[in-house]
Amino acid sequence: MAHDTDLETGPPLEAAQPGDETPERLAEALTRASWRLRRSERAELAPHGLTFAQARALRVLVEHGPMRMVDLAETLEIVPRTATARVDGLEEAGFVQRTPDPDDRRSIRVSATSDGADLISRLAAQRRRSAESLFAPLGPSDRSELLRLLMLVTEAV
Amino acid sequence: MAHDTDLETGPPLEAAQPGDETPERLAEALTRASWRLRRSERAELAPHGLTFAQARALRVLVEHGPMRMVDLAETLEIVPRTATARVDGLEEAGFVQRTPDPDDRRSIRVSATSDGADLISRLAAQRRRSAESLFAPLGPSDRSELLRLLMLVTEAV
DNA sequence: GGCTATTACTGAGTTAAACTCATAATGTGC
DNA sequence: GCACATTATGAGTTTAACTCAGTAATAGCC
Repeated sequence: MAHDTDLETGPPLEAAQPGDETPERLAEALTRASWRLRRSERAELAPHGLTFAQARALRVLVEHGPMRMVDLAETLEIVPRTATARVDGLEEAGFVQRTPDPDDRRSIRVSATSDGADLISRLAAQRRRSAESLFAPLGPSDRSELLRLLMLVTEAV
Repeated sequence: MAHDTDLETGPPLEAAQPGDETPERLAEALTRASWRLRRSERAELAPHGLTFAQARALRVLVEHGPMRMVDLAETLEIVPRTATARVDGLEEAGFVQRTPDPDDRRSIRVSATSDGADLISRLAAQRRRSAESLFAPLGPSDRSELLRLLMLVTEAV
């Protein structure tokens, strides 16, 4: 592409010069890293009948215990309707169950079944490997540094 | 104060507790941060008729100059078929154009039109703000550190 | 020169995963 | 006890990835 002759759109624009473009580059790098992770996890989860998003929800339920739909949605940062759909799939597969909330009859408490909890713990090692593979270029101190920074970014709502 | 009351084993080792779960937590934090970014960018792009994925492709084309479809796909880490669909949308909106590759008549070169380049440059400030807002909790040195780490992660293919 | 393999792109169809809007049941405050 | 808020969900749309099969152009081989 060094000598793309004659196209009317001309040569590539120079890199944006005036300010520090770190935020933009951060955005791109973040997107790229996340996309790779999602891809590899998806491939690993598929044989077990879980999608990436379902696995994430199930993990939350296993770690957190029974939750109302609206709280699950908030934890996952999705709208409640999306959480309903996600739980539908998990329930159909037998990994979670809905039970009426005794305190509020509008609510439903979702909880992982023992099947669901078992699956999550069986998948833990695989998930570890998947993450390890992505973060392989980083040593231990770089990893904790990255975690610290990402936590800073995501904690601050 | 009592002398030599502390046990010889000293303080706990910092980073590596028995099951160091850093990779898993990294995975979750990465997913969460990326999701937030995507959300806010999507909201900002929508009024301009661009989706998140389209904007990313157009940005690559503006910065890189004309590309073959297959190279665009590789840069975006998607399969060629997906790139075709993405370029279809951008072409229909007039932001990119397809021209025959003079060197290889099997190929098509995709390039941003001046409209496309203009749009990207007009959106740059907005995109900057969007990223700034996500990374607001980080100071300058933390930002460059995060960028360094993410680049390490994504460079290593 | 003609057969075959490779390369590049696209059509058709599927899936995942988000979204909005509307609605029914329930809870809460005045 | 009536008006309004909350909770979950039905119905439908959009984004964005994927696979498989097919077509056109080119390259390689004999």
